[in-house]
Amino acid sequence: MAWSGRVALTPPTLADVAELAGVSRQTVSNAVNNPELLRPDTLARVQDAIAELGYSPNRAARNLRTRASHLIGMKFNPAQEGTANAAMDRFVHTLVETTGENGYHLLLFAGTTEDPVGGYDDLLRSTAVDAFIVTDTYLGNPQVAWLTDHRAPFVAFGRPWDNPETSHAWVDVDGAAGTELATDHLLDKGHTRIAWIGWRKDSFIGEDRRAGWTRAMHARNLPTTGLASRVEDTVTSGREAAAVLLDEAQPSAFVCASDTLAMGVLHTLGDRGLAWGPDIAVVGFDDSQVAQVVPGGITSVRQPLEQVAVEIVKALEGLLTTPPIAGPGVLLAPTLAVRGSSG
Amino acid sequence: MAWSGRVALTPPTLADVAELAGVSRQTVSNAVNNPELLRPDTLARVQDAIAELGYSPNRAARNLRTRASHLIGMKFNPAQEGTANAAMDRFVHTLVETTGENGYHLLLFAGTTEDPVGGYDDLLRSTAVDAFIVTDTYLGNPQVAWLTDHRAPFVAFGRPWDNPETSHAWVDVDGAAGTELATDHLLDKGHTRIAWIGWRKDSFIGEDRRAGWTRAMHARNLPTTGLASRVEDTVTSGREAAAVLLDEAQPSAFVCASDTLAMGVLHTLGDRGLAWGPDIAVVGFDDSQVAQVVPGGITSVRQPLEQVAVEIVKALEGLLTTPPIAGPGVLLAPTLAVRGSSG
DNA sequence: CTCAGCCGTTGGATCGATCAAGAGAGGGGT
DNA sequence: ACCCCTCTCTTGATCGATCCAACGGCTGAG
Repeated sequence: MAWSGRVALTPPTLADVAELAGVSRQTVSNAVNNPELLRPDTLARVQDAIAELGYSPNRAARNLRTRASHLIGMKFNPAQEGTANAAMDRFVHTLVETTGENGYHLLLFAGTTEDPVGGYDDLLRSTAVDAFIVTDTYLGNPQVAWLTDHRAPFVAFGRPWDNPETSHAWVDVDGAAGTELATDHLLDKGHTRIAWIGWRKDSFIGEDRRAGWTRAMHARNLPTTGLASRVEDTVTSGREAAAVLLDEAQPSAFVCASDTLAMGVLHTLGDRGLAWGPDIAVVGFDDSQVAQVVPGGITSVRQPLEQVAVEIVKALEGLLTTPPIAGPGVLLAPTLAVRGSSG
Repeated sequence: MAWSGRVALTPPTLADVAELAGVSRQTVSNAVNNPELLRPDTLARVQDAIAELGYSPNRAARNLRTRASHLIGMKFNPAQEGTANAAMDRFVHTLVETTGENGYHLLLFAGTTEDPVGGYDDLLRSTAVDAFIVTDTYLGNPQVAWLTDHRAPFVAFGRPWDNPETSHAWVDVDGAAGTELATDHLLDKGHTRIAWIGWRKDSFIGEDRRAGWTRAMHARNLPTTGLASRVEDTVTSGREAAAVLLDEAQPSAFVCASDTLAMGVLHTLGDRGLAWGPDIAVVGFDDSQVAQVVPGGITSVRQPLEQVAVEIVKALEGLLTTPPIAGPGVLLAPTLAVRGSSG
């Protein structure tokens, strides 16, 4: 910090430290990167000089020489307005913390809809980032294939649904295990007619979550036919689906693919003067802020996003060491946050 | 992109382009940075070569030479669990987009509680970022003073409450105008006993928002005494404050400093079998996802976060040009998102 | 006393772009 | 014909850290 008080605004360089400590540049470099190569007294002298000048290696110079930026690129996808899905926040926070602990920083960039790989291409070609984290691995997303083609190191949050043979690193949450947890919770409470409100059939994630519900129901020999609905992920869709199901199938509980849909169910219950919890149980997915603050609270499946972030950084570390260690995918188990909406 | 198909994984350099185009390195550099210096036919020839090789300037090398990283650092502060405040998401998204359009990228870093300026210090000393965006400008935050001391360019989201004489660039939202808008909206609906639930007195932001409520009330010669409460920003605090106010002051409407507090009011109304909207009106602040999806919806003051982001980037551009153009602060007006909770 | 062996240290070259200065061609004025 | 100026492009040096090969001093064996 000493230098900041000076008039000149140029930070000290390695050469400045070397001069002050009475050693050569390489010795200072070793003191920073390979301290074990120095005699203890020399090391101490250099470290004193570093502290006195407030020296910190110039990133650009280091990046240029080592051909690594120590930056991880991630496309920032905002949550949609009018939904309850703001999981990104919790995830990004842990990601920032974890990458920071490992000497990396997170670089955010935006994507345009007409050119989904544009941002990736620029950053890769200008060697601005060492690797990417890909978060939107929905069906038909060309990014994973593009990155693989261009030999860009990356870790995906999400399984390679469409092609299980692809060998890239990934971390995901077992959605089916989550909904199974939710359904079992309701079954244990005595419910037998448990309805499902999920997403359209072309969503792999949606079908995965739905599978957890059917698995739990069938494990207790309970029927699922007529009890399921597949809609868009909006509050109004959830509301309408709940109304139809209540009329036609008389369920006593709902398991939903998202908190947004669960919120829709609450709307319908409110319309009909039914209390969520005592009258009809509802479970959502994502443990969003909405689930946490709504009167009574919504029981919801909570993804271990902190753990996901840690695993992603671990996988990145593996990829960026030489030679790259490509571990298999990692599948993490969610938990259930129980609140008033399930009794 | 051509190079990516090759065996060697090294991207083409400026020298490669120069050789292919039959010109010198400097000419290629000019073609990229100062095209007007070249004869049209030479420019075209160089651009063809650039396209053929898929050349993109190496960031590290450019950064080293120009002493600029084209990165903007921002500490990522996650929303608290159990609150409704997830404004960060919308803000960050526009920020990423806007910085990207201006040739910058956003670098996120984490802060530790015991060393609030640690992250800033590292990035600044290693010349990893050109400037900072500071978002948590609450009272007693040492970052602004520290950055000023160290002559680090930065723009703050938030006014310099504690010291109006400081001359750094800032962008803020006129919170008082927002609550005044909210209060006027309720007054126009015929309410006269409008209560305020806000934050503790040491919060400048909270006092600012409160001032909008008093201003609107006094403008119509309505009393405010006994109608205000100052609590922590949690749902339970809002709930308790609403209960006390209902018992002691019989308000017909509430204006709250946050959606979290508004949500607390809804809890109390639910407890007492009162309908929000028809019986008691409620207005929140932030237009969070919670306000948007709760049954009926919560009327809420919406901060123009997209506009804030744009203004911040504009201010950054001014700071980073030579000589720095330090414009005055920018104060933006919020809007009111009207929903069921206010009628 | 000499020499191999080892450790810590040294100067020089390097990464890839930009800055600074200069060279060569062409044009107009005197 | 001469000079000077402008326009266009080229050459060498530079940013700051790291890699590389070699060098000096010390120890211990012969």
